[in-house]
Formats: sequence, structure tokens, C-alpha cells
Amino acid sequence: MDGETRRGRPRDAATHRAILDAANGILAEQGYRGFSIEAVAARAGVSKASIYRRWPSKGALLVDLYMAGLAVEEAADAGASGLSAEEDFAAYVAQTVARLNEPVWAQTLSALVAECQGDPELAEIVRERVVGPRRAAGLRILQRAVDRGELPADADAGLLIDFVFGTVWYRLLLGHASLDGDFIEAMRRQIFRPSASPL
Amino acid sequence: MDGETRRGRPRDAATHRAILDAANGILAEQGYRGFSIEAVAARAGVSKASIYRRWPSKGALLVDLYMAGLAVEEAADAGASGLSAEEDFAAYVAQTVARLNEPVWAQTLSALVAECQGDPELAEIVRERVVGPRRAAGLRILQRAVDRGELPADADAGLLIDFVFGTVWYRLLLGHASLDGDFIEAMRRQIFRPSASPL
Amino acid sequence: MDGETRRGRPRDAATHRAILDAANGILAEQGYRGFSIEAVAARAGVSKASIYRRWPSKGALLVDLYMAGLAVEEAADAGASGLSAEEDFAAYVAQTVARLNEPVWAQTLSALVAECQGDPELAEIVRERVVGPRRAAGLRILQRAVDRGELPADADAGLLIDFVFGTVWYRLLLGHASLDGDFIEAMRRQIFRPSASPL
Amino acid sequence: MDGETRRGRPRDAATHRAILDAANGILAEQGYRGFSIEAVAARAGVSKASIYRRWPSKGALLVDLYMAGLAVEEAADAGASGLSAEEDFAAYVAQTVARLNEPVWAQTLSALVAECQGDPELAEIVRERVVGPRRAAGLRILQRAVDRGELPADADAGLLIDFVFGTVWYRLLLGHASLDGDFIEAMRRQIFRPSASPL
DNA sequence: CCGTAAACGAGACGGTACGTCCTGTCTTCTA
DNA sequence: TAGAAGACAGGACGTACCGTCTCGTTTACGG
Repeated sequence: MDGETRRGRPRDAATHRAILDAANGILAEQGYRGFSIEAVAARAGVSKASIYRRWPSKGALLVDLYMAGLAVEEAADAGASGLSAEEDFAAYVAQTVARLNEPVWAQTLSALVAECQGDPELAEIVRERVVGPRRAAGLRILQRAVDRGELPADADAGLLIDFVFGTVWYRLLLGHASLDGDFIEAMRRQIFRPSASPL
Repeated sequence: MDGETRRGRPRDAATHRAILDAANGILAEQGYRGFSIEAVAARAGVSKASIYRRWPSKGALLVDLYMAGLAVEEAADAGASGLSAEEDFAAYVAQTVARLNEPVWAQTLSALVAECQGDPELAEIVRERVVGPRRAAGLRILQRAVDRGELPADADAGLLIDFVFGTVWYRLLLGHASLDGDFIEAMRRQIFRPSASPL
Repeated sequence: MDGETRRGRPRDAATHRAILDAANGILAEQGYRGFSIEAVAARAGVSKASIYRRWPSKGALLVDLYMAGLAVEEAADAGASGLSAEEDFAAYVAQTVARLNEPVWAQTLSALVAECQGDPELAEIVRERVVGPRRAAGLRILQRAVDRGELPADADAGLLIDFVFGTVWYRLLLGHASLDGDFIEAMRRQIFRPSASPL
Repeated sequence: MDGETRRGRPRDAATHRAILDAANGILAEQGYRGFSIEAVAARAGVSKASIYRRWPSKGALLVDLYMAGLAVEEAADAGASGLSAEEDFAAYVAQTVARLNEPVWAQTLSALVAECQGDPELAEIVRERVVGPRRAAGLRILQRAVDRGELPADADAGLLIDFVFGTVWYRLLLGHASLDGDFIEAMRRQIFRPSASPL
């Protein structure tokens, strides 16, 4: 019933892993500077062709690198609540920040954004696979907040989510401010409890 | 009286302009993809050495590229208002957005961010010369808003400014949402008139 | 009584032919340039393994390619003469030249020679299977010429045969001179009727 | 007065030499098998670009390699005679043979011929720079032989020269017979003193 | 007529080399 | 000295084949 039975020798899962591991290792130890298909192939003990067979570009590999690491944490995310949407939101931000505070992922994501400029196809992939799902998860939380009356009915959820990611990425890419516990608190308060202007 | 009178043939201003024009042209027509010192030199009819004599790296050139365009508009910014801080803020956002909606500048800034990753020195320069001043201008407006009571006294101006730049850059770099008049309005309302949560 | 009866699925004769045809086609249309096992397999609609199962190397395939074409003509050669050895010789040269004037065979032989350099085992095969028999046939003719008194008793038949093949191959490989009817005549005269030096 | 004054930094003669030396070394030690642009560049401590800047292909480099080695010996050739044309001819053959009996040059020339198949442009270069001049030198000697009456007036000098080179190359490429002193003697006798056929 | 063994297409695999492009430095000549 | 031209070492790019190796499937023969 498959219709698309795979023919020929199947791809080797071990090769796949070796590539991802090597790529992660290089990013962790040398940063994006040392990250080249050539270097990844050499470190993985794999031919360049085996990489290009799986990923059309350096950026596409970075996407999978990022998502692979994400998949693990995502599980925990699934059945979030009992809690208030606000607390879910804080957890959501905390999760995002925690990940990006690890140098490996900061490097990976920075590299990915860099790679996107001037590669529209990659940008599309990133939007669909990296940004989209994560954004959607956040939107669900904010929607629940609206439903539960934790946020005003006319709240612009899309904009609020961009506040979160925009601010996080902005600080990540520029490195002018930290992303610590205080940041999460400030973000939570600013979104959920903006003290009414005094007038 | 210079003490350090320049000797030999003085640098040719025409060469300088030719380089900037060529660089802008390439970014406008081919984006970051086609942007290389080699390509700029060829298009400008200039030797690579003449570029390296003026700028230590691709990124440094991009900074000047970006700042050159900025200088003009900055003037208008100076003497802002009899207006409310909120209107100043809207104008400030509008100005930022207007600039980045032009493809050349969007490309230039994207390229600059890309280049910063893995070049910490450049990142520092960008923070000081590109981000810093613009950020400071925004902070002054928000401070005035606090002083005038348009924003609550405990508002986290630094975070709010990051909301603005973060969101703008985020949308610019990812291209998942537009930066139009509606955006400016939404941003203004979200910062200055967040409808109180109903409880 | 075979003792070594083949088991399993027998080799497919159609596959065999498809490979030879594809190989010939590529040599004819693209020359040695486009000749690769990969290309032959693709054109034949055959797996690379099916080629390597039959021939250990590109060169071995070329040998069979060359010999397959030769087998046909060889038959005619068998019962040569009532003619003079000189006329047999002319026919022999003509036959050699006729074959090599067809681009396919010229390409095949060129490729074969090329492949031999740096593959001594192949060179040995070529000497034994391609060059040897043809050379032997020529030597028989010249020996008959000596026996019949058409050549002097001290003629160096080995050298004369090398004159023939050397000259033909030399012109074939370098392409600096043609191999036409005049060539055959000149060759015949030079070998059999070198006008005595006038002294 | 040049009209074509070279601009920019001139090519470095040392680099040139380093490339030729490395190439020679590789051919001598590893034969054509180990001969690759990559390997030459590595051994010479030179970038691949520096090789491609000078030679359009591996074959073109081999030509220069061959000719560079030849240039030295050529000098001796210049003022040949007082001797008979026959003795000049013997010397000419001896010189050719001597060179090709050195494994380096045998390898180089074999490789060159191999490379020519399927690279018509290279074949043209080889004809003009390698084969042509050497052939011309031989033709001059044979012409003198005719003029002096050492060869019959109707001798086909072109064919005779092809006898020489053809035979030499043929034996070189196939390796089925040696190129020693006896060969030179046999060649001399066959060209200059073919015992009249007994009739 | 059923199991076994080889042949088959497809294509993955580790390699090697290709020829191109760009980086940042250098060397030469001209102005 | 600046400037145009361009050589230079180095390094990565993405592609093409090599010869070997799984796969799943097909085809004969021998039990």
C-alpha cells in the first residue's frame, strides 16, 4: 500500500547521526567560524556526498541540528497545564530562553539567521520548520489566556509573540543584554500586567 | 599644526564614493549573496587594496554603508517636539520602519547582522555605532513619556525599546510578517495603551 | 561433467549486450571524455555492479569492446591468398587502417592505450589479446614474403611490423596525418620497394 | 614601445619553478598515477589557483614539463654536422630514444598521449609544441640526406619520420619491445640501407 | 514445487580530485 | 604615497566518478 517503496540501499542511520553529532561538536567547540561541510564530513568520518545527499545546503543542516535538539524538550511541553495561561507563558519563555542561553544553540541559531540572508529558500524552510511551530505553540497559550480572561479580548497575540521572539533574538544576535530570570519576569509582567498608565 | 601632516598622494574621494555606490548597488540587486570584496572592487573599478585601505573587513564596510544612509535622516530627528511623547514614539517607530522597508537597507542590515555572528569585534562596533545611538534616542523618548506621565513610573524602558527593535528586526530577518502602518499603530497601542486585563 | 556447475540465476545475455552497446554509443558520441562506468551503466539501464561483475576495470571492458568488433572481420582474414605476400601485406594494412578510420574504433583504441598507462596488468592483457594476435598475423605475412624472396633474407620483420602499427597508431593518436589509400600505397612501397640509394 | 605592457604584479618565477619541480618529482616517484593538480600544488607549496593561472589543464602542464626537459638537450642539437646525414639521423634517433628510456619522460609522454584522447585542444597543443618541432628537425635531416644523395630523390620523408616516431612511441606505449642501441642500428639500416629485394 | 543462490536495479557509502571562488596580503608599475 | 592590476597561499565550495556495499526483487536450478 506504500506506493512509494524505497528502492536501492537505504540511507544509513548511523551516518546520519555521525553527521549531526559532528556538526554539533564543531558548533560547540569552534562556533560557526569553524563550521563547514568539509569540516563536518571530516569529523564525522563521512564523505561530503553523504551530507549533500541529505541536506541541500549548510543552512538546511543547521535547521535539522536545531530541531533535533528541540524535539527532546518539546515532549515536556505537551501537556502543560492545570496552570494559569500566564504561568504557561512564563514557562514557554523560560524554555525558549534556556535553550538559547546554551552557547551551542545560540551559535546554531545565529548561524542559521545569518545563512538565511541571501538564501530565500532556506528562509522559507526556517519559517516553516523552526519559527512556525514554536510561534504556533506560543499563540495557543496566549489564545487560552484570552479565553480565560487573563488577557483582554482585543489583545494582538501575533504582535505579543513577536515581542517575545523578537526581543529574545535581538538580544541574542546583538548580545547587548542578557536573557536571565529577570528578563523572563519582566517579559511576563509587561505582557500580562502592564501597569495602567496613571492618567 | 597637525603634527601628523599626511604625506604622499591623498586618498581619492571619488574612489571612496565609487566603493560605497558599488556596494550599495550589489546589495540592492543581488543581496548579501553576491556581496564580496572582490565583487565590490570589480564593480567599482577599484583595486581590492583600496577597499582594505579604508575598511578592515566586510562588516566595517557594511557599517559605513548603513550609517551613510542614516546620517541624512538623523538631522530631522534632532529637534523633536512640542508633541506628546507617544506621538514622538510613533514617529520614531515609523522612521525606523520606513528605512528598513527599503530593500537596500533591509539587505544591508541583514548582511550586517549576518556578518556579526562569529566576528565579535564587529558586533561591538555595531552595538556602539549602529544600535547604541538609535537605542539611546528611543530611550530618551520613553524617558520623556515617563516624565510626562504618559507611561507608568516603573515602566522598563530598556525592555520596551527591545520590543520595538526586536520585533522590527525579527520580522525583517525572517520576513514572516509585514512592517506597515498597521504595525506602527499596533506597536504604539501595545506600548502606550495596553487595555487593562479585565479582572 | 562440469564439476563447477553454475548455481543461482544465470547472467543475463541481454544485460551483457546492453552494456557493450551503451559503451560503444558513448565512445562514438562523446569519445573517451564521457566514458565512465557510471555513464555506461546509466545509458544501459544497468546497475554498476552488473558491469563490475563482468569486467574488473574500465580497461578490461574496452578490450572486450575492441575485440568484439574485431571478431567479425577476423574471419575474412583467415584464408588469405594465392596472392603475393606483398599484396597480402597491402590488404593487411588496408584492413587495419579501415578499422581505425571508423571513429568508434579509433576512440576505443585511443581510450584503451590511455587506460594502459599506469595499469600494467591491463597493458599485459592488451599485449596478449589485442596487439599480439594482430602482430603475429602480420609477421606471418612478412615471413612468407621472406620465404618467397619478396623481402631480403635479413629483413627485420619485427621492426617492419612496428613500422606499420607504430605509424598507424602514431597518426591515430596524434591526428597529424591521415590514413588513406595513399598511405597504404606509400607504406607498401616503403617496405617492399625502397628504391636503392643511388650510390 | 611594448604596446602590451604587463600590469599588476608579475608572475613569480620561483612559483613557476616550484610547480615544475614538484610535478617532475611526482612523476618520477609515483608515476602518472599519483599525478594530480592537487598533489602538485601541495608538494610545491603553491595554491591550485597559481597552477590554473598558468596552465589550462593537466595536459598543458605535462607539455611544459616535457618541453622544459627537452630545451636543455636541444642546444647540443643545434650545430649538428660536418657529419653525413645518416650519422646525424642516427644521432637524432639516439637522442629521442635516450630521452624516452628515462622512466620519468616515458611516464610523462605516455600520460600526455593518454590525456590527449578526448581533449582535442590539448591534442592541438601537443601537435604544435611537442610533435611539430621535433618532427621538423627530423625532416631537415632527411632532406639533407636527399640533397646529398644519401637517400633516393623520391623518398617519402614524412612517412620515414613517422616510422621513427611511430615505432618509438608504439614500443613506449605498449612496452612490448625495447628501445636500445640495437634498435637504433636497425632503424638506421632500415631507413638508409634497405638491402634491395633480391629480384 | 519449493528453497537456495546468484543476478539484477537502485542507490548509499568513503574517497579522491576536480575547477571555481573568495579572503586578505603582497608586489609591480603609473600617476 | 595612492591607486589599478593582479599574483599569491589558503581554504571551502559543490560536482563527478571511483569501486564497494547493502537493499528488495527476480529468475533459474536442484532437491
